[in-house]
Amino acid sequence: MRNYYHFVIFVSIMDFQVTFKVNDKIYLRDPESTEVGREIVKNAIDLVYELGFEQFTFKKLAAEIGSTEATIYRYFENKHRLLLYILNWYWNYMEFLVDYTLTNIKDNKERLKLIVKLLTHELPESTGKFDYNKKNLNAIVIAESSKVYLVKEVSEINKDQVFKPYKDLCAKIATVISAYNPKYKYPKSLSTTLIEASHHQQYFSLNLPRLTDATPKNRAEFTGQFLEDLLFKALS
Amino acid sequence: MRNYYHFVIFVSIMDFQVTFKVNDKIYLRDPESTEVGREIVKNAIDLVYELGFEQFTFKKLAAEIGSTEATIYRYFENKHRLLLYILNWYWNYMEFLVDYTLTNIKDNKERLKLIVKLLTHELPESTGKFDYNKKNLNAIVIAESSKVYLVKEVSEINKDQVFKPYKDLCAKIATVISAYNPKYKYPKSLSTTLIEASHHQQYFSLNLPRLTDATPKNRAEFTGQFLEDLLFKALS
DNA sequence: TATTATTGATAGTAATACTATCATTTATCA
DNA sequence: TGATAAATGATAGTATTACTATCAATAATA
Repeated sequence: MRNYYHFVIFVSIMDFQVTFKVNDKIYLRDPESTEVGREIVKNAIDLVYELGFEQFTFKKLAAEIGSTEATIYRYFENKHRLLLYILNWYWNYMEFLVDYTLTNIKDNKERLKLIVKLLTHELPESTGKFDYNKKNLNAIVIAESSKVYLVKEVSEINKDQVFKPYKDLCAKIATVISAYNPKYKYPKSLSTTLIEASHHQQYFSLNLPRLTDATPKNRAEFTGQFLEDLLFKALS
Repeated sequence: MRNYYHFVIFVSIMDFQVTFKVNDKIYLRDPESTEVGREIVKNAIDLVYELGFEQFTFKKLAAEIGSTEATIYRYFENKHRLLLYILNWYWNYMEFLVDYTLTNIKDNKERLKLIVKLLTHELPESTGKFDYNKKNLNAIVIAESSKVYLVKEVSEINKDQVFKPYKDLCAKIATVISAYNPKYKYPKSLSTTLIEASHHQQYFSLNLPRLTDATPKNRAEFTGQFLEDLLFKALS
């Protein structure tokens, strides 16, 4: 029954028009402010999913939306910034989902279980036409997200606070961890380990299955169980 | 005293001439077989460290070793393969270190502790002139290793068994995990989580410290403690 | 010493990652 | 509504990257 209950929560989210203001240092022109801008982001998600970040170019994206490179460069300095934009959106959305899902849930164990579920399962798909493809977004988060910070210039770009949504999400989860077990010494490290391990385990189960105990079919469910087990034992 | 003991082990390793045969599908011409080849790999490690993998090019590497792009292309198809070569070497070396370090250690708890130490601390520096710079190699593993498998063509390149050393290392650690607690359900996932978390936590502590509970100064020691705590609680 | 393998030098190509210009279209607001 | 400004599309151009090809010079080997 609990599963069904969550599903209802997810469905109800779709009825909202959930939007986030992404840090304006990430873009040159706000892509939310125009039709072309929204098309850029929406199609970027699909194209990065299709091609992988390395093969993805602004030229190909321009062709996809029937525009030109020049137009896209007016919105984003380069493709790295565009990926950063997408992930900022995702981290904001995930933090919203955590907040929303934990509303009125008092029990800290239950709160942590819900967090693990959110981190390991696909984002709720919405019906709105101009919404992002959540399946593709989810795949991008799993396969490409670490590429936004595993770059030589990380300290430089970090100055613009572009990783704040990730840090906020991490801090939020760490807070629940500390509420559950105030004596636990590594709440933030455990929090990022949950997030990153969720990506890795799912990626491995899909692409390098000998690196996990999962099978590609049950990857989300398996990863959830593995992380829940790990989390509660760590906090015992 | 135990720390000193490990140090002695490391020193004694340096007296061996440890070499590994890396899967010959990774290179076009074996870089171990010639002086130029060895210079390519040695200088690649230093240059990837300096520039980051994205800014690293064969042209720059050629300039570094006083050679030309053409020569490097005769050894490696592209820079991705060269990085793969470096990581294969590292994974082989790490597996050797695990084997070597665990020799004659019967107690499974002690064995796991030694593994965590190996995964989180820098590789033993050697004195040989033609050896790789282990500090730089360590930094590359932390910052760049996931880029060898987080690519669209992962399934294609996986067919050449180029990830076998990583899988072998993972399997070896999983074996010790299972020996310590035969009932534990996720030995391989826990193994890769230890490896990947070691990289992430150290990277974060250096570059995005709010994502961990560590400080840049104690990163290896901190990461070791965090992972040891996590590991033994998971297996309790 | 002859043969072969390897390297260095040079050149060239297609694609990438941009920047610049300008005419046209679209939005704003007086 | 018409004038003004902003955004876009079309086109062109540059430096760099990621290669491939050719060939003479050098080094290794038999």
